[in-house]
Amino acid sequence: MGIYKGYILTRERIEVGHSHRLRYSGISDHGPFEIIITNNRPLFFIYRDKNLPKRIFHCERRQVDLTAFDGRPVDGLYFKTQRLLYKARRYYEEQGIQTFEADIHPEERYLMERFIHGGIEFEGACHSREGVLQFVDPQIRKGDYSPLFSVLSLDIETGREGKLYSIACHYKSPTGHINGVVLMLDENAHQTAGSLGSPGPRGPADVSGMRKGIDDVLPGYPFEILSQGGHLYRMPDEKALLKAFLNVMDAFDPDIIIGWHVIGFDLLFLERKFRDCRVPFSIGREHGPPRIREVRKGLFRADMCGRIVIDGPPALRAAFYSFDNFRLETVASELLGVGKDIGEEKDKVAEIERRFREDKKGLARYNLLDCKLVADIFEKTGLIDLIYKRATISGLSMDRVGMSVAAFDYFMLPHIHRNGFVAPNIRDVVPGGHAQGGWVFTKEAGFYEHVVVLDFKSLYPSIIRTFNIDPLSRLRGDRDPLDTPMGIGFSRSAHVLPGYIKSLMDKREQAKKDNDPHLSQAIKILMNSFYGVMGTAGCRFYHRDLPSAITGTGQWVLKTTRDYLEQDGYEVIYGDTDSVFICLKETDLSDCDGAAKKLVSRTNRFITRKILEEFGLESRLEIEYEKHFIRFFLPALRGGGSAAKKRYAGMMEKDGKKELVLTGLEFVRSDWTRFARNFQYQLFQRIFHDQEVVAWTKQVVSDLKNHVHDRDLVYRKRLTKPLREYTKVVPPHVKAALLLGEEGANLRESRYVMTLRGPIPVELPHTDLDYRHYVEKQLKPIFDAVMAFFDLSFDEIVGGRQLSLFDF
DNA sequence: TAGCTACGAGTCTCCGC
DNA sequence: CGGAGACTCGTAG
Repeated sequence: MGIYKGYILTRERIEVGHSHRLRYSGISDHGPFEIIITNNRPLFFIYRDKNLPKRIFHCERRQVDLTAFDGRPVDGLYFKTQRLLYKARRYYEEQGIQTFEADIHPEERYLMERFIHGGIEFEGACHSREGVLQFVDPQIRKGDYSPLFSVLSLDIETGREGKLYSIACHYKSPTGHINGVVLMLDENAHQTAGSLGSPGPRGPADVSGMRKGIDDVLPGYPFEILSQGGHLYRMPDEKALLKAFLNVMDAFDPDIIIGWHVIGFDLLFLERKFRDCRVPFSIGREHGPPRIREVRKGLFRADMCGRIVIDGPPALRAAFYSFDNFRLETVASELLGVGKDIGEEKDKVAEIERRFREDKKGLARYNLLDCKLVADIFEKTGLIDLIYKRATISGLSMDRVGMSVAAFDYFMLPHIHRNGFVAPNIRDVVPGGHAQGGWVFTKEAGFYEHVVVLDFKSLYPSIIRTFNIDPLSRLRGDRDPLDTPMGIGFSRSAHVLPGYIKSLMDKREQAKKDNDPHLSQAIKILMNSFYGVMGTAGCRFYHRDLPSAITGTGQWVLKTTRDYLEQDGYEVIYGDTDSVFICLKETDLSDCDGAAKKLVSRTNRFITRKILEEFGLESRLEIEYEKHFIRFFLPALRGGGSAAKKRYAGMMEKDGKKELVLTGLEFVRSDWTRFARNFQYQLFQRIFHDQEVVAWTKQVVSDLKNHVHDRDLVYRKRLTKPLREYTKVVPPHVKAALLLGEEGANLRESRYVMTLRGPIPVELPHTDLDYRHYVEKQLKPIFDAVMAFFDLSFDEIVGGRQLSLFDF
């Protein structure tokens, strides 16, 4: 007995026959736990004035003090099981009877209504089963608990005809103890320790609640020690291998499983292999199987009791990491500066086959190294901490942190209930028309000096706070009404999101002070998702006025700011959504930073006064001094005429060093060749440093023709759909991919060069590179975009096609 | 088990000449 | 052959 503190890893509902249970599984200060809730009943709502047909699915219809968004009162319908709820929902749908919140999962609702974000305190009778503490209907409330996770990095090697060669596990205990295990198929191995039994009971937790390090995961079974560390166990057949794997899982008992395409490949393969070998795939904490499915094309999820599975590539993407590609070797070499044992240059499949035949220890080393690379990548990037912080901030479980709509529900539903409303089902949301977005403006294209950039800090969240924009405030727009600049009405007093954003902003400030970048990032991601979520019909709280009020106010703020600065005598040459680019005045140049800072405080004072005077509201907007470009360039549109938007170049000084910033231009575009991107970077470097350009450009053209840049002439472009679906037009990257036949069919990206025969995939011979193409299509446009402002044209300086100064 | 809009550029295809 | 418009992709915020 006593009070336990813990963290919920997984949430499930268990339905057997007529029984409905919720199960929360996680880790506590006394080891792994499992909480079963038996007194929960799934529910949804219907209009009170609705008479139900005589078919009855629910066990109770109860009057509640809530209304739908239209103000009509509703009743709660309670069900014995979720299965009956689904039946009722489907039946009522056929009958045209509207339901509310029928798509909220009870295991989520139970937690969100208690404001539980993973961390809990609980007390009640418990008994221990196989090392897991079990509680039935304990007292449970939100709590603070900082879990330490045990992490297992998993990787398998497979051979021809779907054979499982080996399984490698790199395990890190909560205290940092590391184990490595490789289970290898070896038909010559003797199973000297006798057949492995079913997984035994877990060892008892030690006094501190930390599970012990494991030195020998298969007791009594012979192993070899690998040179890099780790144990190699040889198994005589696949079935023995799989059983051994269950023993390993049981011994390590990881909280989190990580890997590289670990769900879509490794777990899926294992699932099939376990089935074929007639061994239960019982890797969950309760010895049940995982549920694996493809939620979107190429995006997989694996759910099991008590363990979270996190796949490396999507987790990195979600944390805004970007790489050339997401192959393990690429990411590892970029982040860790190391490569794989079997490099890219070798035929990977053949080498694995060879090692399996001739060098099983070598294969084991390779297998375990991949696990370690993945573990090191997670370690280095702090991915697990970031995901954990995102989970605790949003309330979602760690494998759902990217789901913005779900995160919004998690906050909003309990609050909207406490304010008297029930929400619609997502499928009942009616899409609105097209909404406007941010405002972008430019002035003259060309070169400038001493341009300072000011931008509004978290503009949209600040607008939500200032003008009380949220679903509740819209519904209660008649209570202490206010109007946004665009005339959309909200309430001064009835709102919940602004307060939430304030608390998030305060937490973020504290996180920055505490040197907790992951928490800070987690909060930023969540805050920035609110606008997008309220603007999609995929969210039950969607209403077209919500995003419109936010972006409309954003446009008003930016225009008002620009007008103020211009009245102050400044030239504002560019702006995008939340930023203004200002040319400093002659008199500012003796102290640019000082002038910018004064500008910032004047502008902030002005905006604050304006919002108070016009709307009677306290402004939460804050403009900041972002940077100072010593020299700056706005390109013209390619077609000529005015300046382009979302494209600029500038030179700024940072810690005494000059730094080139290129935004939106070819340099940052992955679909331009490296050759062109290098050229553009150096061109701006030269321009901003007043260096020679013409002779250098001629040299580049000459070098190009002399094969100096041959390796940098590859185009890369994504294939966003299957090749045969490019029916309307066939762009070059598709043409190239089509030349690969079967091989090209599964490509997600096309890499090709331009030859005299047209686009050719890099995989095929391409000695006839079309240099004229690269000059005309990659060099010339980049050169002209800048040099036109010096009255130079590319054709003049290199002679052009007709004069053929350079003979192609 | 769906965050958003704004924007530019290149290439292809069609259409009229 | 040239222009218009559709299509496709990648990017800024």
